[in-house]
Amino acid sequence: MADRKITSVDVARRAGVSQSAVSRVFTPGASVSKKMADRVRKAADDLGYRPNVLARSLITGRSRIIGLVVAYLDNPFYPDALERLSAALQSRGYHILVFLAGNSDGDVESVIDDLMDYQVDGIITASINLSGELTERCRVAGIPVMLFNRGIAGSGLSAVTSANRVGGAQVAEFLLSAGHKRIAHISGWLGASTGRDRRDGFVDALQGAGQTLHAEYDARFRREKAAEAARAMMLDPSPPDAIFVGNDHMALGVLDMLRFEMGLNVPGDVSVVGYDDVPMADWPAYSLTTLRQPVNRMVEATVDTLLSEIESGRPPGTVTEIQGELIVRSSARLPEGQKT
Amino acid sequence: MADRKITSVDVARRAGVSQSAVSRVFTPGASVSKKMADRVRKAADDLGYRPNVLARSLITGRSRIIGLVVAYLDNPFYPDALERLSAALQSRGYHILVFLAGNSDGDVESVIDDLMDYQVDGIITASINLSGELTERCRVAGIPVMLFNRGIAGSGLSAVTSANRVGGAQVAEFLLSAGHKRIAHISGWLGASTGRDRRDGFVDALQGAGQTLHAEYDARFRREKAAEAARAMMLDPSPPDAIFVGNDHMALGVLDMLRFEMGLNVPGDVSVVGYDDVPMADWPAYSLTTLRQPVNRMVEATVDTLLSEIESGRPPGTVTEIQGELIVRSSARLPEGQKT
DNA sequence: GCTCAATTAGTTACCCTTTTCGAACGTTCC
DNA sequence: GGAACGTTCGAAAAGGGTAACTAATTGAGC
Repeated sequence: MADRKITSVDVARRAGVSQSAVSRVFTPGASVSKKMADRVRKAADDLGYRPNVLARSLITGRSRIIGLVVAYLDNPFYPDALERLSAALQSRGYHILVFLAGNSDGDVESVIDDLMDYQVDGIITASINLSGELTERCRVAGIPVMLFNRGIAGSGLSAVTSANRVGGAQVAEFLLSAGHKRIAHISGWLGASTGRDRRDGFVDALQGAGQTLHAEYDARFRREKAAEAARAMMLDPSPPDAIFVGNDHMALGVLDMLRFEMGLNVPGDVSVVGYDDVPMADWPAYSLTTLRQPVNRMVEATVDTLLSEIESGRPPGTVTEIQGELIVRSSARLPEGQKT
Repeated sequence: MADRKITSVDVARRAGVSQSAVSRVFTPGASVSKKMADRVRKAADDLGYRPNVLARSLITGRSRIIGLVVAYLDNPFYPDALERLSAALQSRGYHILVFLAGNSDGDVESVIDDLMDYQVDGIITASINLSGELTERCRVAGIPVMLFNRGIAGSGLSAVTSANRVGGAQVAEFLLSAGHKRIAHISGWLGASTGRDRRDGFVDALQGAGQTLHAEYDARFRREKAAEAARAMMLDPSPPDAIFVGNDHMALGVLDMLRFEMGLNVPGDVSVVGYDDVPMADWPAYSLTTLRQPVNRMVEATVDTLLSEIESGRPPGTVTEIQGELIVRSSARLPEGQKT
C-alpha cells in the first residue's frame, strides 16, 4: 500500500499536458478548451485525483474553513444550531472547524490563537463572550466575525440574534394578560446581551403596565442555578405567581424542580415561560410555553452575512434581529378566553 | 488596515536571523540555542507572528485536522460526545472539522471526497454507516478511521463501542429479576451494530431464562417511530409489561407517549428501560432506568487509538468495547427487595 | 594550542497549488 | 499576405513552511 499521494503533476503526466493545465481544469472560470478539459478529467478520474484544499488555500488565501467557537453544547439550542450552520455552510463549500472554549478569558484567548493558525476565513461565536481585545485582534487580522445569538454593543462586529427586547416584552404581555400579579424573572447571564435584552424588554413591559419585577435572579444560563433560584423564590413568604426563565434549557430545569421536588402544580400554582423553543419544549412531559427563536432564519442570516463579508468584502457591523413568536403551550396560565 | 500577513521571513528579518531559524524555534524538538530562541520569540511576539498551520501541513503531510462525520445531533448523546471529543483532541493539538452526512450512500460518498480534499489526518464517524467501498477508499488513502459507537464487523476498522451485547443482557436480567413476563423490545436500527448487538444480547439473555421476545420493532433510532411502536404494542390485545428501548433518545419519546398520550402509569402498567444514560435520563420528569454508556471512557479510547494510529502508525483494527453499568431509576419496576 | 565531536545556524530543495506572463496558434479583416 | 486580435497552453514564480544537508562555531580533552 502506501501509494504516494497523487498530485496534479501525476495527472498532467498521464494526460500528457502541463501541470498548470490540470490546475486550470479544476479552477472554475479558467480558460481551457473542451478537449483539454476532457482529457484531464479522464486522467484525473483514472488516478483518483482531487485537488489539495490546503495547498490551494496557501496561494488563494482562502481556506474555506469557518471557525466555530462554542463554550458548551448542553443547551440543546446549540447542537441544533450547529447542525444547521454546518449544513448551510457545507452546501456553500465551507466547513466548520470546532473550537471549544471555556468562558474564561485566557481560554478564549488561546482559542483565538488556534483560529489564526488555521487561517480560517471567518469566525462564528456562540455562547461565548469576546473581550474587546480579542475582537480587535480579529479586526486587525481582517477575519470576519459573526456573533451568533449574542451581540456586543459597540464592538462593530456583525451579529444575529432574535429580537430579544421585543421577545421579553411579548412574554411580559402574555403573562400580564393572564392576570399575573407577582411576576418574577430568572435571567440568563446579564453579562451577555441575550440575557440582558430579554430581561430589559420584559421589565420595561411590566413597568408599562404598572407592575414591577416581583423577584429576579441571574442564573447565568445554568440549569442547576436556575432550579435553585426557583426554589428560593417559591419558598419566599411571598412567592411569585409566574416566572419567566431566560432560556428553555433553564426553564426545563425549573419545571422539574417545581413539579417533582416541590410538588407544585404548573401552571396551577405558578406559570413558567421559557425562551428558545428547543425541541424538548414541545415534548409532552414539559409542554413549555416559550418564545421561539427561529433557528433556521437565524442560521440563514448568519451564513449570508458572513459569506458576503468574506467573499464580497461587505464591511462588518451588520446586526440582524429576527422577530420571534410566542408559542403557547401549557406551562403557563392562559389569558381569559384564550385557547391553545 | 489590511496589514499584509506576517510570515516567518518578517520575523527573521526583524530578529536578524535566517528564516529557517524561525521555523526551528517553532518546531518542537529542533535544535536551537536559548539565545536564538529568545530573540526569535521576542521578534515574533512584537510582530504577532504565528506559524501558518496550512503551510506547515503541506510539507509535513499532517494537517492536525480530524474529520468528524455525523448524521444528526438531535440525539443528545452525540452533542455530548462531540463536545468531549473536541476537548480531548484540542488538548492534544488537533481540531475537529465537521462533516454532516445524511445516511444515504451518495451523501456519505461526497462527504468522503470532501474529507480527502482537506487532507484530514484521521476520521471519526458517529451515527453513520460506511459502505465497504468507502472504508476501502480510506484504507487506500491511508487515513485512519475510527467508528464511534458503532462497529462494522469484518471492516478491519478500529471501533469503540460499549459492550452492547453484554449491556442488552444486563437489561434483560434486570427485567427478568423484576418478574416481567411479556418483555418487548423497540430496537435501534438493526442495520447498525449498535442496534443489533443490544438486541441480540437482550434476546439471548431472555432465551437463557426460558422467555422469548413478546414483541419487537425496529424504530431506526427515531423518536417518533419508537413512540408509535410503543403505542401499537400497548394497544395490542396482549400488551407487553416491559419495553426495552434501544436508546434513551427513543425511550424518552416512548415514555412521553405512554404517560401523556395513553395515560398509562410507568412503571405501574409497563416498565421502560433505555440505553445510553444521556443527561436527560436523570431529569426528574423522566427518571429513566437505563444502561449507561461511559462517554468519557469511550472518548478517551477513541482519541487514544486514533492518535496512535496517526502518530505511531499503529495498524488499524483495534476494537474496544467498554463495559456499561445499569443505572436504576424509576421508569422500571424494581426486582423484589431491591431499593434504588 | 590542537584535534575531534557535538551543537548550532544558514542554504536549499520540496510540499501542491494558483496565477501571472508570454509564446504559439488560428481567425478575421484589410 | 500580413497585421491585429482572441484563445489556449506551458514555464515559472509565488505562497508559507519544514527538513536534509552543509558550514561554522563551540567545548572538551590532552
